[in-house]
Amino acid sequence: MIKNTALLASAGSGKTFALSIRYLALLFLGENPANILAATFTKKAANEMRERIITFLNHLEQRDEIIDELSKLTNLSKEELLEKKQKVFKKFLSHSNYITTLDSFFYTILQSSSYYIDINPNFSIKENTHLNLIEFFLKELEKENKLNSFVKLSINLNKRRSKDLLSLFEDIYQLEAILPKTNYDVKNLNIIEQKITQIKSECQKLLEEAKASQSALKNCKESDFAKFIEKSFFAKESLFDHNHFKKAVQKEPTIDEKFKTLKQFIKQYLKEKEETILHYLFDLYEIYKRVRLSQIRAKNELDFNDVLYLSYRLLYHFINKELLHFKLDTRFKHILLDEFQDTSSLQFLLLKPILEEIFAGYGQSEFRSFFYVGDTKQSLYRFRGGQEELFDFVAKKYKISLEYLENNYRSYKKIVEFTNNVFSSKINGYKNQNPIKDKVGFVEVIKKIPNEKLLETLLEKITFLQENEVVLKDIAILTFTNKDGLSVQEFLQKKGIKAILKTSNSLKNNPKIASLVKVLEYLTKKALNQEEPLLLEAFSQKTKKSKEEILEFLSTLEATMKPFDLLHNLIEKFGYFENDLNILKLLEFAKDFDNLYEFLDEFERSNINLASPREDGLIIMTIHGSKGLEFDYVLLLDRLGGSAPNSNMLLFEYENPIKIKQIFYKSSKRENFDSAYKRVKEEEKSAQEKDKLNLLYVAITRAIKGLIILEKNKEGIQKSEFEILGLKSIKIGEIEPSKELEQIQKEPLKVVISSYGVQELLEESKEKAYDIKAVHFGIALHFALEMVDFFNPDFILIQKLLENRYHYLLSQDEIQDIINRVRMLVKKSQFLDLIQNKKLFKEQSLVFNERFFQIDLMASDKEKDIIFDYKSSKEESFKHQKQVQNYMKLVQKINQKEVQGFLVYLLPEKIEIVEVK
DNA sequence: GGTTCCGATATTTTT
DNA sequence: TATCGGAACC
Repeated sequence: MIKNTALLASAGSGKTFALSIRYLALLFLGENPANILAATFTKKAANEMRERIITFLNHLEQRDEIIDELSKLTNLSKEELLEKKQKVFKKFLSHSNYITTLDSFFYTILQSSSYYIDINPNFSIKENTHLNLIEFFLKELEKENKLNSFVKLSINLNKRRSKDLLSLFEDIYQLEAILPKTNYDVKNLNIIEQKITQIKSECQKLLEEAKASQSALKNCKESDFAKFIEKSFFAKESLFDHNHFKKAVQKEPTIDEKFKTLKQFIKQYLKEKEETILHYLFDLYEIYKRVRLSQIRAKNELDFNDVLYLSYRLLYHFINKELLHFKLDTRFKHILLDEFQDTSSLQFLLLKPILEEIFAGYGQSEFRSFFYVGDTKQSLYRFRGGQEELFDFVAKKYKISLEYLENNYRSYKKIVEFTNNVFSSKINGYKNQNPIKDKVGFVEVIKKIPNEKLLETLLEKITFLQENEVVLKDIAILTFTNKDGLSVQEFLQKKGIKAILKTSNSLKNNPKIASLVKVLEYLTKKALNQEEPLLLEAFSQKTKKSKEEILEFLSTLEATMKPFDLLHNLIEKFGYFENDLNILKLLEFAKDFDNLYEFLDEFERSNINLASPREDGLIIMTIHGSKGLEFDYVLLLDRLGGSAPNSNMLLFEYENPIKIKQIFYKSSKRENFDSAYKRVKEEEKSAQEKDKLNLLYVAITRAIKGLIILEKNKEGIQKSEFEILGLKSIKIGEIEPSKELEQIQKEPLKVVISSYGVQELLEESKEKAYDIKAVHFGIALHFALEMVDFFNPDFILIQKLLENRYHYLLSQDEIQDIINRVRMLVKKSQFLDLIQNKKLFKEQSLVFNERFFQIDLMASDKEKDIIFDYKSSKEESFKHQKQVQNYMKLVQKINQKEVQGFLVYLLPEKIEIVEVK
């Protein structure tokens, strides 16, 4: 039976399986995929879910466990299920589905109705879109005569600069929906400041009279008001407990009374200061928001936070549920949510209207349901607003029953036992997992490794695994930071070990690239007569050339030259290329710019993925990145450096996960005076500790066959991340050798890097953000071609499918245009002859050397494969040819047959079919 | 010997 | 900004 369920699923307990089965069950009960929202956290997870649903359906006969589960949920017998299978499959494929990420779901919502809030639906998503906001913000302040407020706020913020102020606004921007609607007044702090100074000097006088100790006197002598408040003797409730004051207070007890009054006044002072700051902050925030919105409209660029913020405005102030349904052309009857522990308050609020409609109809005649899955032990995204508290809150609020998955289908015995041992006493409410696999597995913990030996020990362990016949591609190294990952990769490369770094860092954060771009930045500064030699430092180190030498060469270059040429010259001169694909990517990006300043600005805001190498090797990634993945052997490397402090300026007290009760302004040592503040601060701290444990839990549970933990011996600030676990040195179990690889000759693609004009190495589709309309058109055209039966086309059906899916993205004319082009294609005899009597594969996906390829159409028979690639225009036709050539090489390598390739140009007036040689 | 003070020393995670 | 280790102090 399908009922509303919150499923707590520990690592490796089959979460995705449960989610996919639930989805399938709904399909078998006759639900339309367009009425089911299944939202995951990453694109990868969404794809995986879609794939699973298809494979499960495809192999239903052979998979009894799936049939059993489906029977339980649907009350259908095996026979009934098998009988319905074809129908369900067809329905799933012919309707649009909402298996998607939360972010892209909100993106869709916003795009569908953005006109209501005066946003152009062609907006693009970028990073750092608000980099230059401070300039516009200050200008607006000047215009509004608010610079005064700005100065007052800046003075009150302890020693902070205006740059930090923007991040403060950003925090508020993200939380606006759940903040309390409090009015804050400006207080005259002078009055209370004077009062404090007065009591302070009275204390001082009394202490002198009582002949107090040197250090006691020193405390009251501090003349700097801010420093005085931070004095640590305020940590004491009473001065009778203070070593340095004891004697004096026993002699003169009124000192202690004064001390207590002083603390009360300071408490009030900090409170008033907080209120003053919050007053100015919210006053200016209104302007910040206005400027931010006008920038969004001017550039038509949004970042992730903007999408959430604007979606919220849209849903709560501009459109109602009915309109939303109309715009999305669906009414959700079922919601399935993945990784619910990482959902943020705002994300939840965005789902809430849809959810409440489900609950409004629940129990009535119409069939509706809500299902969410997650694991509060694996919540890692508090820093980004993730609220694991939502898990229980939502269950309670909507009276949803909790269920647990306790079996571990992933890891071998020793690993599951180790995880249970380590965490059962550390995480509240930890339930031991039962290992299902009966193989032994391997766990080793190495402790007290000196920092400088960490990488070497890592290498030893890799060698150790290799000696035990584990191949590199079965090993993953998990690190705490992207930077650590980079260090590991560089180290291993020097030692001749192939390592693939999966990093969330974009091109601009790659040290080698960044050092090169800094040289260009230097040129712009120089052109403005602001020489900043520091910008050359990194490049000088990387190239091992002196600054003088670099400067000498730079004098031959001008900031007015094209960015591409500048880069080209630098790379040539200093031999910087070294077959680095990332350099190619940079050049590729640079070649579209004529102006250096524009290039630097756009590059800073770019988010270009690093090139992924084609070879096999061990994988290096951060623990955050590894979430949801699994690896045969995991090497868990301690943090190479120290960890960063938490620098938030505000502290929030939650009434519940979707409502903030109170905002505190953080100031140093305030906990000495204010017990409410102290409590909230401690809660925050323990939440952070929990996050650290969660991170370790995620890391350790990634391992299938073996786990090796490398713990360092550093004390103090650079102490080991594993310290909270209190691990013991162990080495237990056994290592299972890697299976013989059924390797199809996995030779990397041979693409000659003759000079770096080569584009075939780079990603094929470089979508231009501003041409989003064309992108939608292209996608819809491909969809139509995927759906059409070439020999028996049903254009009414195609039109319906297109309208259903793309009506809010494309106009009626454009849909007609698409249908017209498809109509011309199915009449084209040249095309029909080519595919006649062949087996057709549409949208064939190939994964090769870590890269994903999608072939529009492949027609095969025994002798040969024919590849077709659809294009809607002839722009960049050279690039298209290269792309098809690549596909041909690939398919030839895999199928070992003759291959032909064609570009099919579906132009507005005619079809052109060009053979690619 | 225990407490308190203060300067040195680190510097993230991402859809 | 947070934390630690060692100096300074009673």
